[in-house]
Amino acid sequence: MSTDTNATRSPTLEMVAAEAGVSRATVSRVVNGSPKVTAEVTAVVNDAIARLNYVPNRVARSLASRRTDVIALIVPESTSTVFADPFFAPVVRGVARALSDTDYTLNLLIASETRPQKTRRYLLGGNVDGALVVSHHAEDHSYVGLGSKLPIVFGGRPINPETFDSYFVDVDNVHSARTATEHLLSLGRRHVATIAGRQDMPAGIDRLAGWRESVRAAGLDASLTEIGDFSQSSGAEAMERLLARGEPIDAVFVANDQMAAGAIQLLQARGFSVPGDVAVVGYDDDTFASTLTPPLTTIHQPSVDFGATMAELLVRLIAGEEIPRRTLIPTRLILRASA
Amino acid sequence: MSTDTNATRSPTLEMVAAEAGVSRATVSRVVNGSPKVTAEVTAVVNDAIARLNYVPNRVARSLASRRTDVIALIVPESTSTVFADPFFAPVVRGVARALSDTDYTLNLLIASETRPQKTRRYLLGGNVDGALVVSHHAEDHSYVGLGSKLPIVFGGRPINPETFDSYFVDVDNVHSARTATEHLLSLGRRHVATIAGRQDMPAGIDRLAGWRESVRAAGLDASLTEIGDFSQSSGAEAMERLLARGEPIDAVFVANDQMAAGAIQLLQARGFSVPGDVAVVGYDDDTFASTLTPPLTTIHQPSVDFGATMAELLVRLIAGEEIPRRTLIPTRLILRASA
DNA sequence: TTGAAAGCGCTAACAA
DNA sequence: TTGTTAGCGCTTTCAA
Repeated sequence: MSTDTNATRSPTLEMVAAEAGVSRATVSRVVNGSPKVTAEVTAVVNDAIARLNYVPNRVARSLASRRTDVIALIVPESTSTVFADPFFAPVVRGVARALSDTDYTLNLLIASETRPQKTRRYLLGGNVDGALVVSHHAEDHSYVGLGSKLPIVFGGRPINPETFDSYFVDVDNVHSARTATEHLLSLGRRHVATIAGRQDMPAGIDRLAGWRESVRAAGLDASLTEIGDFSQSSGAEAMERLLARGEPIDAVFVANDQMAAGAIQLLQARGFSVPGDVAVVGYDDDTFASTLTPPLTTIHQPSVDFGATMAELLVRLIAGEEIPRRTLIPTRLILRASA
Repeated sequence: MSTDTNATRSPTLEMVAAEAGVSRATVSRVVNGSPKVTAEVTAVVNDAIARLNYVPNRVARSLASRRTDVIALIVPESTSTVFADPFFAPVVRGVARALSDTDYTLNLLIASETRPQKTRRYLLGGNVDGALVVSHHAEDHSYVGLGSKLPIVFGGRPINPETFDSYFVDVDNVHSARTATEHLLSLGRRHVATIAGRQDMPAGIDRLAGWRESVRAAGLDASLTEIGDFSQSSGAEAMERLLARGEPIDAVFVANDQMAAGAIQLLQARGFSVPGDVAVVGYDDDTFASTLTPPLTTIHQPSVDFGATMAELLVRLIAGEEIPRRTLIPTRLILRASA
């Protein structure tokens, strides 16, 4: 019927057994590299396998063994649209790299947001041994809760409290923001403002919190804050509002590079020199960061490591090991000319 | 053992049958939407399913039905590194979109090039109903031949003759190059050169062929050709060699935008105006094409359609329909200022 | 319309 | 070390 188009039915383990003159169990052992099979028998079986061009049926194997050797990496469709997202590709690369040393096969699932049940059923239907969920979104309602049915490691801190008992890997946004702010302070700046990101996303919240901690710890004014939406234009607008306050400002920590670019443009348009009058530190180390004028000092996130860490943790989780609920990936400050 | 960490065993179809007081066959029919089940029975079963929170085990279903409802999209690891590749993301999006209307689940497989057997066995092991293979590479040795065992649609013309009896979707490079060249001709240019791409890749070969056809058809000199490697610097170098020939040149068709950017830079550095002295048409419509000076006239490839077409064809192939071995996706010329 | 029963191809006790 | 024998959870004839 549906597969008319295609070739002859694949040889089964049973056929190999017949060809080799042994039992199916023995063939299974050879295929799975069991140590307790004579060298001769192994050779005979391997011969038969080669002759028949046998490839084990993984579906049958899964059903019997209750393992699949497959790990799913789930990307919400909206994220995949933002595929060009500079954060995403390296994460996938990290996952793929970490998994290539194991027997797991990687499955990148583009989760249709219009038909979430499809993905849910796929995950719960025994197709995978575990899942990795990455997203920038604040919450992923669809996957929250699945953690109790399937080993799952989330990438990015879920804002949703329900998810707090799940495993996640995240960049240490608070600490990174402190690093950035403290760098500004170490430059002797005493009027350090911040342009924060959306306050419904962990990245927005945490980076603001980090800035606040540092500024307060230095005994300075922690009211110089404006909120943007991570877009370049919102960065310019926030900078404008900051300036409009009429208070002195000699440094700004901006929650992402896009907004930092906007802020710098506005500062320069208003006649301020960067970093002369106002020093600026961004966040993300986007590809364009080094080409800005002046080149942007910013926080770099090791995205490949991020992906690799997620994968390693999941493998351990599947193996039944204890892993920390929360793993923070360190970042580093990239010093360029803007601060 | 390995899944100690995780929750209770999922309910089986058998448990649903018991709960609903019917046979397993009936439950199976309800789950699969068979028309010949009474409305009452259907209701009772659905109730039981809801109560038990039952999700069918797809592995078991696959084993019994010999279908998986999964389609794999295979990306060689090297391509995934080039994830940022502007061609790739939209193709994936197109595939995902086309599949979201169907019952198929998409599986993006990052194929480890160091362990090709892993992917091969996965595909042949009954995990998927069909596969899509995309790559820029000239040949994909690993998948050639699999087409006889599994429905496969390739993206991009395989250069390898073995693959000629497989199904593939490609951009009509020859025709696109003709369109570009004829545009130059229609502008009244009579000394139309070309900077071709690598001649070990279909895109390089076919775009050169298209240019040649058009130039010859117009009865003009088809010797004004230099080869680059698709990089910007190679474009500049090729342009320089073209100029060094000392023959008149008033237009150039360049096999991709990167090289076109290089060629334009060189032309301007040598005092030629573009398009005044030399008109230039590129290929790819890269994001930067519109920001060049002058904005680049180029060929746009509809990558989303490309992916969607691949997916639709595969679905039909799996369904046993006849599909063309070769499907060409049309492109369009984007007129900007360089020609 | 519903049920009984026989597998799908493999793994994993348990015996031998 | 090897073979025997139950299943894994579901679909699918075939009968009823």
